[in-house]
Amino acid sequence: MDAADARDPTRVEGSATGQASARRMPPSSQEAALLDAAEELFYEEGYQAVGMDRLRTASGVPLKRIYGLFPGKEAVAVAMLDRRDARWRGALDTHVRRHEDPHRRVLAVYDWLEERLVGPGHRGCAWINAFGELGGTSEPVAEAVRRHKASFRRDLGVLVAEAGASTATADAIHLLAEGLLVTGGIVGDARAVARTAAEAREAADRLLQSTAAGSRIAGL
Amino acid sequence: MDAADARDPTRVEGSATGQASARRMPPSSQEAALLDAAEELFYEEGYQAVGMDRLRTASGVPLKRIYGLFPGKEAVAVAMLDRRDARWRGALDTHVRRHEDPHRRVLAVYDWLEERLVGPGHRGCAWINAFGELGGTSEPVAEAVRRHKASFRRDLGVLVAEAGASTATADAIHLLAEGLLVTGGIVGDARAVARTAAEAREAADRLLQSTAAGSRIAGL
DNA sequence: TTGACTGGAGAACGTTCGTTCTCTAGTCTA
DNA sequence: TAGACTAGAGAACGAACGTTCTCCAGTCAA
Repeated sequence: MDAADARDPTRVEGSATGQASARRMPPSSQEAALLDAAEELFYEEGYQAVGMDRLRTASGVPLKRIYGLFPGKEAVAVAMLDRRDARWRGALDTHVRRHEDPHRRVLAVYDWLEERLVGPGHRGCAWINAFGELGGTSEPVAEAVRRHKASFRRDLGVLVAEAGASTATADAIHLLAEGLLVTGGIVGDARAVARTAAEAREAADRLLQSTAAGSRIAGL
Repeated sequence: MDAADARDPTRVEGSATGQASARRMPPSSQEAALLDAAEELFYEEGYQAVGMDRLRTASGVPLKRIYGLFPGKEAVAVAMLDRRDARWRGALDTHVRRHEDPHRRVLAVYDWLEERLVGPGHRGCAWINAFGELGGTSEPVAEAVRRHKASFRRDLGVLVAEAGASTATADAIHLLAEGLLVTGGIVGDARAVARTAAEAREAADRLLQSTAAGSRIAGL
C-alpha cells in the first residue's frame, strides 16, 4: 500500500464518473465490496445473468484483483453465500431473542421471514434460488446451500426445543418455514406474502399448542 | 438418411450413431420429442446450462423446425413447464384417488412427492428450480411457475376440503408440501428425503386430527 | 424424366461470457 | 532524481451461446 492510503484510509470511492472504484482500497474492503455487489446482483438477476464485468463495475474492484482474491466466479458465489449465511442467521437470532417467551420466539421466525420476503426487489430465498440455478452443475454451490439449510434447520430446532416442543414439531416448524420461503418468493406481491406468512404462523402455533396440550395430558 | 426411413413413417430414430432423428416425424411428434428432451435436460442441468444444440441433438428435431415451432428458447421452456404441469398434477390426482378415505388421500400426497423426489437424477421441484434460475429475468417463466403453484395449491385445497378440514389446515398442508419439495430437492440423498417426507406427513396428520378434534369439540 | 419444392444438417454470424494479458500512471527505495 | 515495481483500466482471447442462413438430398406433380 502507499502513502495516500495512510493519509486517507477511509477513501473507498474516487472515480469522477460516479461509479465505484476500489482504487487505494485495502484488500479486505475490496473483498467486502466485491461480495456486496455479488450478493445484490446474483440475488436479483441470478448467477449466470451477471457477468464478471458487471461485478467489477458495481464493486469497483478490478478484474485482476477479483481473480487474485478468488480462483473464479464459482468461488465468488460460494463465498458470498457463506458470508450471507452468517449474517442472515445472526439477524434472525437477534430478532427472535428480542422476545422473552420461548413460544413467541418460534412464531417470531415467521414474522422475520415475512419482513425479508416483502422488501422491494426481493425474490425469495437466495439459497433456494442458487440451488435451482446451479445445484445441478456446481457441487461447491450445492454444498453451500446444504450447509445453510442444515444450519437453519438446527437453529430452528434449538428454538423449538427451548419452547418445550417435540422434535417432530421442530421438523414441522422447519418445513413450514421452508414452505413460506419458497412460496413467498414465487407469489411476488406483498399481500400474498403476508397471507402466506400468516398461514405458516398459524399452523406453527397450532402445532406448538397441540404439543403443549399433549404434554399436559401426558402429565409432563 | 436413406429410403428405409421413407418406407417406415412411424420410425422415430434412425441415425447410425444412435442419436435421435426427427426425419419424417410428424410435427406434433417433433414437438413432443423436443419437449421431452427439454424437460429432461433443463431439469437435470438447468436452463442456461443446456444450449439449443443439445436440445437438437437429444430430440432429433432440427434447429430450423424448433424455431418454426417456437419463437425462441424461452418459449420452449414455458411450453415444457406447462406440459409438465398437466402431466404432473394428473399423476398426483390419479395417485391419491386410489385411496378411498379422504383423510388418507391427503397424506398420500406426501407419499407421492417422496416417490418423485428420490428417483435417480432427481433434483427437487422443476418449477422451484426454474424460478430460482429465471424468475428474475424471464417474466413468462415466472408466470408459468406461478400458474403451476397456484394450481397445485388449489388441488390440495380440494383434497383437504373433501377430508372435512378447514381452509387454515389446507394452507398448512400446502406449505408442508412446498417445504418437502424444496428440502427434499436440496438434501439429495434418499434417506434424508424419506425422513423429510415422514416429517411432513406426520405434521399433516396432526393438523388434520386437530381439525377433526376441534370440529368434534365444537359439535360439528 | 424434369423441374419446383420441402426440409434437414450443419455452417455461419454476431454477441457475450470467463479469464488472461498489456500498457501505463503512480509510488517507493536508494 | 532514477529506476524498479505495483496495481488498475481495459483490451484481448478463445469458447459457447441463441439464432439465422446456406446448401443439398429427397419428394412429388406433370
